Amino acid sequence: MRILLVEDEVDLAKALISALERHDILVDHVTTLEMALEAVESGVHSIAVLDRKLPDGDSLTIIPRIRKIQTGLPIIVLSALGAPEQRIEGLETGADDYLAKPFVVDELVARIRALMRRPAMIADMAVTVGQLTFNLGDGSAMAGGEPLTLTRREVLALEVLVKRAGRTVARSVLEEAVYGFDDEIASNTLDAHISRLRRKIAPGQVEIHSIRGIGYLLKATA
Amino acid sequence: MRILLVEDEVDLAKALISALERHDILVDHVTTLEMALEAVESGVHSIAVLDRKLPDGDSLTIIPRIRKIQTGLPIIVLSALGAPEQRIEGLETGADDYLAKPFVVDELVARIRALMRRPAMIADMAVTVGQLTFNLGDGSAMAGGEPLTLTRREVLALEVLVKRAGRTVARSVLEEAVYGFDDEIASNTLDAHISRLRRKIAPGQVEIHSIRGIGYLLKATA
DNA sequence: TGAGCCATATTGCCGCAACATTACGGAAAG
DNA sequence: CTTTCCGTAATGTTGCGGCAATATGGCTCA
Repeated sequence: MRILLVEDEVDLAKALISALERHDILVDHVTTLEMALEAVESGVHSIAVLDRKLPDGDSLTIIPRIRKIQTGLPIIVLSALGAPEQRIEGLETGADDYLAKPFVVDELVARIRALMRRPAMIADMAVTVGQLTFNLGDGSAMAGGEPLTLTRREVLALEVLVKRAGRTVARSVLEEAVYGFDDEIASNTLDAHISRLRRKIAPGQVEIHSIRGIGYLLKATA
Repeated sequence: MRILLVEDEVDLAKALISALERHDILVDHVTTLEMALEAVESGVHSIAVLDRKLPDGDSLTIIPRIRKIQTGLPIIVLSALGAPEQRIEGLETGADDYLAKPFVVDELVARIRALMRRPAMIADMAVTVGQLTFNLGDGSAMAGGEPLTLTRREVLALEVLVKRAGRTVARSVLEEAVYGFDDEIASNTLDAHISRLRRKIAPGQVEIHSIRGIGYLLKATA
């Protein structure tokens, strides 16, 4: 589970991050709307948590743009404006939940959990490419009818590749998906993961091509 | 036996909790409708006891939503409004029992017991995985024809694993199931319980696999 | 066309964190 | 007082995943 936190108050952000990580939720933290849009582009987050008031504007204004980039991304808005009218305004703009400050950190965790469970309850959405099926709900995968045993990093990488199957995924995007934004990565660790992934999914009619100088591309073999 | 109590009057809640726990009933206590819905999502409760009047509304309004999340969950509504008309209104909305305040605590215990005994859909249903049979009604279990002697915590953990047999159960979900929502848990207590559970159910054709970094998975051996 | 370079592939190694198991002791129940 | 349960910690075990050494293959430029 990987979420995007958009919050300009440093202290609050730190508190949230430590609380969320204690619940095994990976957090990427940015402080402006602009950075938020870039982060959403990467397509690696399961939920976005937006502070409403940010240095470069009201976060409600970018919700439609976020939706355009990634349809169905659950969005939670945090705000000092807790009056019911504003609450409704937030929800109508497309947020999935609206949390008024001050709030108890554990409540945010609970809401995130609730939103995470939601899609799983409606339908376990799965994406199939060739003989490879990837379940976005729980990160499980099957190839040729056989379930695959994937490690955590492998799941993160495959998730992104599958979501953009048929299109090239930049190496930097994959690195961001598998590691945090912050974590610097030395050596060719990503290559190693791709290599292992290839071996595991190879039996199917799916291949991970490398696009020299750019990144990787997952597609069904012709 | 694990129930959800939704009650905003602290004193009454405390009294109920101590009475229920004396009867070996584990209680999770929340104070608002919103929190109640989140708690129901976890799917670990056998009965919900709702105070009708709560800070964020009339609890009757969320009964349909509870039913949508967990069909067949028995619901008892507590209320100061004891007139017959309102009583009927409560039952029509989907509550299974309607208790007027003031009431004797023992009566609530008796009603809970009654609802558990009820030949209800879920209450007496048993789930079998491999050679392991788990009775959701009373928490008893058998393996290979022999009844198992499980402790309270073991029952709570196994119940969740059995309900989601074949799918990975996050460590955090298990912790919520075995302990309360509030209780923080240090050290590796959950691991210890899993270990003891494994030993007890091992004779069967069922295994509890650990999914590194995620949680546990119960499934029949191939 | 061939040499050389650089991006990517593959594989083994090994540290370390997650998990397993067991023993112990306190606490509560009977 | 005895027994059972369960939280804790000590110790053992496993396997993920980062790193690097080596191999391979494609691109460029003479």
